Amino acid sequence: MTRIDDVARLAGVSTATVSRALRGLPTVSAATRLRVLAAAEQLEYAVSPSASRLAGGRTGTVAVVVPRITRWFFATVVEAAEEFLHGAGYDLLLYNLGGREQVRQRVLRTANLHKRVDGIMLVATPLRPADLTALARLDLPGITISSGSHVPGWPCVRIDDVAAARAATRHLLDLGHRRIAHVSGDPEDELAFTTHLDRRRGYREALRAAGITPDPSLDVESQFSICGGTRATAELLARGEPPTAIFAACDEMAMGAISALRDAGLRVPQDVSVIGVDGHDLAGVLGLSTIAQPAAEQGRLAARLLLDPLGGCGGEPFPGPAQPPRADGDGTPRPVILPTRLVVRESTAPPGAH
Amino acid sequence: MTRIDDVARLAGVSTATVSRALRGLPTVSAATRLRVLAAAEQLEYAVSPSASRLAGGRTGTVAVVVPRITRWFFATVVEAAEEFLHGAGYDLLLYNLGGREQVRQRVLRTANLHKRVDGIMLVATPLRPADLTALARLDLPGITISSGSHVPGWPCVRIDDVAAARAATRHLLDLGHRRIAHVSGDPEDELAFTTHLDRRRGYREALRAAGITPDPSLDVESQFSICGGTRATAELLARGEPPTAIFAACDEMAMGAISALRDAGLRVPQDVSVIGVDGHDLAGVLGLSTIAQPAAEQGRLAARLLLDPLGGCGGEPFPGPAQPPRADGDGTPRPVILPTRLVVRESTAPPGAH
DNA sequence: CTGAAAGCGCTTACAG
DNA sequence: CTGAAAGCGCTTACAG
Repeated sequence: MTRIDDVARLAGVSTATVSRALRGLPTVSAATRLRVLAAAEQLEYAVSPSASRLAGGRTGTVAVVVPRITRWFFATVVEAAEEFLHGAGYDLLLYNLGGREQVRQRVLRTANLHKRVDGIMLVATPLRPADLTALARLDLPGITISSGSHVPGWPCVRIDDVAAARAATRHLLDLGHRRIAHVSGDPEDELAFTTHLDRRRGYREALRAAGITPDPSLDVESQFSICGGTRATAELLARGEPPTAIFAACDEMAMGAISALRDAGLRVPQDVSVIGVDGHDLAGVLGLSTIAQPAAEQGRLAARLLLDPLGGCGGEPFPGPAQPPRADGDGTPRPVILPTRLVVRESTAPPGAH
Repeated sequence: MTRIDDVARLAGVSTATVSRALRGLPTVSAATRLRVLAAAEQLEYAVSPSASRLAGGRTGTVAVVVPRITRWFFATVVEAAEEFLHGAGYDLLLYNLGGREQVRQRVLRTANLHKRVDGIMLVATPLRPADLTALARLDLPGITISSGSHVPGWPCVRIDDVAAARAATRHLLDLGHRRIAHVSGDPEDELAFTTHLDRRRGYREALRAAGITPDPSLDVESQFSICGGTRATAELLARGEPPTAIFAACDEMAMGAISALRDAGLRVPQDVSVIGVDGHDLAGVLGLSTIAQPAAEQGRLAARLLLDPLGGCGGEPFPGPAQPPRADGDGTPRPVILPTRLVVRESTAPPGAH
C-alpha cells in the first residue's frame, strides 16, 4: 500500500507537510494543501493508524464497556454513543462483560486498556475498589452512565433512579393500589449493582409517603432480565395472596412479570397491574406502562462529555457547547441527571377494575 | 509508563527476548521466560498496542459491521462474536450503520479499515458493486453473516431463509389457513436487502405447493422493524377483509403486527394468527410462534471462521477444529447453513378457533 | 536459545 | 509556511 512518502513525493513536499495537510492543521498554505490532498486521493492513500498512534501518542479510540449488549438499555446507549464517536472520528472498542467476573477483571484491572484507548465509557458497570485503583492508574479520561459506578474525577450521566421508582410507585398508589409488590435486581447480580437499590429505595419511599409500611414478602429479588422478572413473579405468587400491582425495576423484568402472571391465570391489569422503568421498544406492543428514560440521549451526551476534553479527531468543534458539568469540591463533576416521564398504557388500572 | 526496555533491563535480557517471552514464542528457555514474566509483572508492564502493531504488521483487531445494534438479531450476534474474539485476544471495533448510507460508504468504501483491522465481519450488510470493489482492494480476510452480502472468497454463515419462510407458512397452512398475508421488508430499506426477498420466496413457494396462488393484496412491504410491522399490518387491514393469518418476515415485524391487530380490535389468534422468524427474546412473553434461528451460534461460528486463518492472538489453538467450509470452484467457501426450528406458541391457531 | 540492529510509518519539536 | 531529523515502542530477520 502507499505510504506517506509516496504522497510526499507526488506532491513535491515533505512528509511532515503531508501529515499536517491531511490532518487539517492550519499551518499549511491553501495551495500546498490542495496539492497534497490531490496526491493522496490519486494514490488512495490512507494513514496507518498504528504508525500515527505510535508517533502521535493518541489512539483516536474509545473503549465502551457494557454489561450486556443484548439488553435494550445498553444497546440503545451504545448505538447513540457509536454515532457520536464515529462522527467525531473516533473508533469504538466494544467490551461486553456478559456477567463474567473474569472478563471484567481482564478489561478493567489489567493494564489492557493502557495505550489502547484515549478514553473509557463505563455503562452500568459495577466497580470494586480494586477496579477503581486500576482505573486510576490507567490515568485516562472516562465517563460513567448510570448510577453505581462512580469514578473519582469522571463525569456521570444518568437518571434519578430513586425518583423514577417513586414516580412508578406513586402512579400505582394514585390508581388506588395498596398492596404493591416490587420485583427487582439481585444484589449478587454483577449487572444490576446499585441501580436496583436506588429503585427499591424509591419504591419504599413512595409507599411510606402514602402511609404504607413496605411488606418484605412483597419484595422479591431476581436478575435484571426478562427471565428474572418471570422467576421473581412466580416466587411472589407462590408466597400467597397476590398483590394488586407490581412495580418492576426495569421493563424487561416487567415483561417477565406479565408473562408469569399470565401463566398463573391472572389478567393484566384486571387482576394485577404492572409498571416498569425504561421505555423499552416493545413496551408499547405489550401495553406496558413505564417510567421512560432517555437512553439514546444518555449515550450521546456521555460520548460528548468524554470527547470534550479530548478534542474532536476531525477538527470540527462539536455543534453547540455541551453543558460542562460543574465540579464538586474534590474536582469530580456533578452528575448530569436526565429527566424521566411516566407513560401510562394498558398494564396499569385501578385495583379490581374487572 | 514502563516500556519494554525497562523489563529487559530488570530481567537482564534483550528487548527481543522480552518480546518473545511475553508472546509465548517457543524459542525462549523456561528459565528466561520466568524471569521476564516476573519482571514484567513487577513493573506492571503492558505492551503498547500501537508499537506492537506497527512493528508486527498485525492489529489484533476485527471490525464488526451491523445495520443496527439495537435489533435483537444483531445484538445477539455481536454478543457471541465479542466473546469469541476477546477470548482469542482480539479487539472488536464496532460499526453500526444505522441505515445511514453515508456511514456505510465511509466504513466500506474508503480505505478506512486499511491497516486498522486484520479481518472484517459483515452482518447483514447490503453490498453494492462499489463496496465489493473497495473490499477487494482492502485485501483483508472477512466473513459475512446472513444472506445477501456475498463477498467473493469470504465464507458466509447463515440460515436458509427460503426454507425458514416455507416452514412458517406451512405451519399456518397445516392449521387450516388459506388466506395468509405476508408482512415483510421493503426493498428500499438498507437493512433488509435480500433477506426479505428470500423469505417472501419461501412464503410464495409454500402457498403454491398448497395450491394457493399468492395474492398481492395480502403481501405488504414495510421496514424490518416493530414499527414496520405495525404500519404494514395497518395498511393490510385498510385494504379490506383481513387475512386469517399473517406470516411476518421477522419477529419484530410480527410483534408490530400483533400490536396493530389489537389496535384494530382483532384478537390473536382467534381472529388472526401471527408467526414470525427469529426466536426473539420476547417472543415467549408475547406468546409469539416463530421459526427460531440460532443467532448467537452464527456470531460465534463466524468469529471462529474469521479467526481460523488469522490464528489466535493468545497462542492457544481454538478448541476442536472448526469445520472449514468447503470451497466452490472459484475458491469461495460454501455458505455454512445453520438449522432453524418451528416454535409453536399461542399466536397461531386454526382459523375461526373462537 | 539469545542479542544487535534495522525498520515498521507516522508526528513533532526545532530551525529556518 | 515548510523541511530534516529524531523518536514513538515494539518485532523481526539475521547472525551466532
